[in-house]
Amino acid sequence: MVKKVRTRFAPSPTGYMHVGNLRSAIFAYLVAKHYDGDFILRIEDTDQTRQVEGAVDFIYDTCNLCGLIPDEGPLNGGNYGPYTQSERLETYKKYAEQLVSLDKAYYCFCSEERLEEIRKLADLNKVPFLYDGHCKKLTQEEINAKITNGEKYVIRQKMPNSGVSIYHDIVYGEMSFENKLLEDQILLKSDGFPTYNFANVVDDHLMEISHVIRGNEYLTSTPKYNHLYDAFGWEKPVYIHLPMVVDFDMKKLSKRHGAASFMDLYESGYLPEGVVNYLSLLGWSPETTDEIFTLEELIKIFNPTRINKSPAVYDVKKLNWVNAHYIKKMELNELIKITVPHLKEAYDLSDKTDNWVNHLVKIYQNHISYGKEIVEVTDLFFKKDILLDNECKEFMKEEKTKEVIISFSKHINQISDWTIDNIISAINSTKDGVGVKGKMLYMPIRIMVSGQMHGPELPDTIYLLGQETVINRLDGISSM
RNA sequence: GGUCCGUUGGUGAAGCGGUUUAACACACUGCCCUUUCACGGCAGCAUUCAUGGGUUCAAAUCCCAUACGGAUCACCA
Repeated sequence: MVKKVRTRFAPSPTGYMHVGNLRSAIFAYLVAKHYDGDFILRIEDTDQTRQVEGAVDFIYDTCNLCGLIPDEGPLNGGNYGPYTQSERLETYKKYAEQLVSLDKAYYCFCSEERLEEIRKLADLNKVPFLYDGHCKKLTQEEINAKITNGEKYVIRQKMPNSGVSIYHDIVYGEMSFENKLLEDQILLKSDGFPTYNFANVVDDHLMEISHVIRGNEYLTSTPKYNHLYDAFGWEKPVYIHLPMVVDFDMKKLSKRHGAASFMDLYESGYLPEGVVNYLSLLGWSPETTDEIFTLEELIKIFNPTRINKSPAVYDVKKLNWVNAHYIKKMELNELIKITVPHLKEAYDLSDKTDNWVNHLVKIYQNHISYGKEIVEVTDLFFKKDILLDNECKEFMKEEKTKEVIISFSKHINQISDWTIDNIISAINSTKDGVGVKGKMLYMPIRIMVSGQMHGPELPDTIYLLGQETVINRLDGISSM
């Protein structure tokens, strides 16, 4: 019988979801579902100094929005709970002590000050700092005495100091490390909490995680985890280390570089499908040349052996392109939901009807790549005066452009019933009157009315601008 | 500093020993469509895969150095 595939996403509850983290979640989800397995959500809150209120809900919200529904987790339960590490303290303590009785770990009473000293010494000699195993030599009596004395202690794992550790990673292949570089790592902190290093291994084993999917910053610490598995005699999981997500300057993605948080993207009117689709392409590529996928399609085609080793650059332009695909396919009323709030925030819409606003959104559907972008792109509808840039001014030097405007202005003035049809008629009358058509007809009007050479459908634009504004803007021709 | 990982065009990224005069996409340029704009379609855009050696009949693909970039060395995760 084949073991069931179980993967996990194990974030710290910081109340902030970086796209790099989300990408790990997506890959973990895809691996699980591709093999018809389970996707588990586990909260790694072993650092008490970094607790954030409501962070668990936040993580669930993000997963739900993206369609990464956990089969098990702190809110929806499961047979391997609890799924929050701070609720599993007894378990870690038990296993840490078991390791001590197995002589694979030991109590360490070294003070911060002593550690600081050897650290300084190591620095001075320019050698890497490694704990010196000072407390390994303590006798049982000494240990008992210190404990009854109430001295604070941690539990450290005994690491081999010779030989080589080798493991296989799906992405990076054969990895080998010298054991003498491994430190006697701390398993249980003096506050009774486990370290990530320990909790992670214990939980992955207890929760029967078959595939560990995480960032490649863990590549070098994986041998330590393997020694833990060996010490307990546990079966090791399959490792899939993901290439780092970096910025254009090859630096690790940071908040500052904008748009690195999923919620920021979401609030800016990016669609979760679009973001998930784009993120799935960060460090992974399908066998075909397609780039647009639904989650279901991704589940079908996702193959972890096609994950790349080199860092994946987070490219907002490409994200925009992917997201624009989804924007174009949206139902208008859905698009309205993610654009109008931004319009309301940026502009005074009190004198506009719902029809007007909806119409505006509609003509920009093919022009924006995320919801909030509608604000910058529609400012010509809300500002009083428009300024022509050099390209526009150059165009207006062409023959007959002024004639077109003067004629068009006249026809616009004569419209008594402001409809798109009548606006089209005015354009056609201008065409006949001046004797120009195509670009030489439309472009001068577009420029004078919108201040741009690019924009949505012209009759609609004029209609939404309103007769008075259009007449005023066309009048600007007299001063040119 | 030790250890580990990476390096293909303006950008992302396929390719993993011969079918490659290096896919595809973003961006850019040109054409077509559209009486304009956008969408869409088509075409152009690396004689070359960080550099230097080596292995081979054959290398972007394997090996070794060098350079550059990054990660990691915590009672953080």
